[in-house]
Amino acid sequence: MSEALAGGAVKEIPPKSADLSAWYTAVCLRAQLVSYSPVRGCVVLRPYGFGLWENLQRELDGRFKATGHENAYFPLLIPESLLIREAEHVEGFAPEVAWVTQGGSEELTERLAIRPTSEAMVGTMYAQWIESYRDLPILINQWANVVRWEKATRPFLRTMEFLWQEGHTAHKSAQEAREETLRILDLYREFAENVAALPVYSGRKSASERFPGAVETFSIEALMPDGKALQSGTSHDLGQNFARAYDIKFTDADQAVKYVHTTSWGISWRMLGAIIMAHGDDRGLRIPPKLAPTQAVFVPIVRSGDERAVEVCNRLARILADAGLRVRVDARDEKPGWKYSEWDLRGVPVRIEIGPRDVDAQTAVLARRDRNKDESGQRQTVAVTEIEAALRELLVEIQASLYSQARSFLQSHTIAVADQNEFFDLCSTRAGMIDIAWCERAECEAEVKRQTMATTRVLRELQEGDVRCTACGEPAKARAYFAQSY
RNA sequence: CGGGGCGUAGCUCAGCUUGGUAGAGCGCUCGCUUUGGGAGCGAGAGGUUCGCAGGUUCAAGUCCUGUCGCCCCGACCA
Repeated sequence: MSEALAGGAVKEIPPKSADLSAWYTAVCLRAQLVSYSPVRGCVVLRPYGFGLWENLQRELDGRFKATGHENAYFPLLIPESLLIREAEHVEGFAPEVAWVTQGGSEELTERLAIRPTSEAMVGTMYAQWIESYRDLPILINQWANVVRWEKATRPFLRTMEFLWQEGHTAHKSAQEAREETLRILDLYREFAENVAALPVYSGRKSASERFPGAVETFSIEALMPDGKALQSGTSHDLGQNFARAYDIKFTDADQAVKYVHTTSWGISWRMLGAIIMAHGDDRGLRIPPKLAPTQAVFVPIVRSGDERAVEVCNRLARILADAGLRVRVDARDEKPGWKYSEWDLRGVPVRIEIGPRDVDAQTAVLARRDRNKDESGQRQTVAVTEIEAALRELLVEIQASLYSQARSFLQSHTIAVADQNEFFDLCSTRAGMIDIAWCERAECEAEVKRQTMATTRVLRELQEGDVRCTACGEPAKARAYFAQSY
């Protein structure tokens, strides 16, 4: 045990490098983000996990509002007759839809789908609300839960019921709808980088990766430590497909009656899974300060007969909380070292230690979670009068350092290749984001997947000198990142 | 939906091979000593009896059959 402590390891979780999957599950449970529930595939989001989600919500919601969107709420249950109107859409979701067939003791005449997503419901309502071009655009977001029947589930990454936001907009032109789709894609990218500290690739999805019913799907993709990509946000240009299916028409300024162009876009709590996996280390979570439910935890060090530190911590915590920082005091009757390990595991960015020596000297010790014990700069002593400034500076530094570590990983695991054998080899071994010139043919993508498990993540413009597809030799049409994915 | 694993104390598990009436560590409660990287000693509680249902047997946690649930790895999806 003392060896484990000397190495800074936390005994409750396995080393991240040894078994990412076991580490991930253990951290989600031990950090008290979630608990498994009596329902297969459904987790309980515990207060600490919900706090993380609330911070994500706050950041995203502010960005939606700033770009003119409003929140609304639509029903959880969707009549089958509505859901089946868009053929491709219903076909795509059919295997994952849960149905309500009975109310009380009576069989329903029409079964009700528990929403797997709300295009059908929103589209139906938009058809009622929209008459004129003056009603457009309509820009609505919904924070909601959805259910998709899944066979293999994991906390955050794939659960049967999950929390997300789904934006649904309607526009008078294809151009406007496309602009909206890309505006949100960029909003997601900016959020991922600046708030979640996750560098991502954003871009267009291939036809086979497209949302059922969409004209074009775009996504942001993060890279996990095991070399698998994680789709962390999607934005869909739905064209007029849903407008036709749900009869969403308007009279334009030229007096012609036209179908609207719609978009939809979403980020789910899966993003939390990406944050957990990308930033965590052998000691547990490392939560980016902007999302951390607790940004700094005070650990008072008391000796028998000298409990002054508790008072000092409480006083300082009140001052910091009044200044808008998210802090807490851990005055439980446990050893300080025990608390250090626990808050390391739970990923609190900064720990503030105050003991008798600090009380006498009017100082506090600030320890940063992004550096290891024994690493220079992990701890610093500051005067209590400087504590707010020092903490703010540290939080900014930690946010930046987590991003920079993740960016280094993404960059060093993004590999541009032009050789076919090398390409297949890198895909099979989960080397990261494999960047090639690609033909955009579905058959080619299917063959790569069959041989290597990897698929395209996002596409972008061809570069100078790209002539042939690296995977199959046919004429190249785009650059593509290939990777195995979650 | 295929492959594998596991269901015994709050948690991690031992006990099963060779049936004989339930254990360890951690955690929890109380007390004292401690407290700057997961403390020590002492006392105590905790299983409606081993996921559930049958079966074999004088006797089943242990053997047999079935069943349910969970976890992991793959096929499909955010």
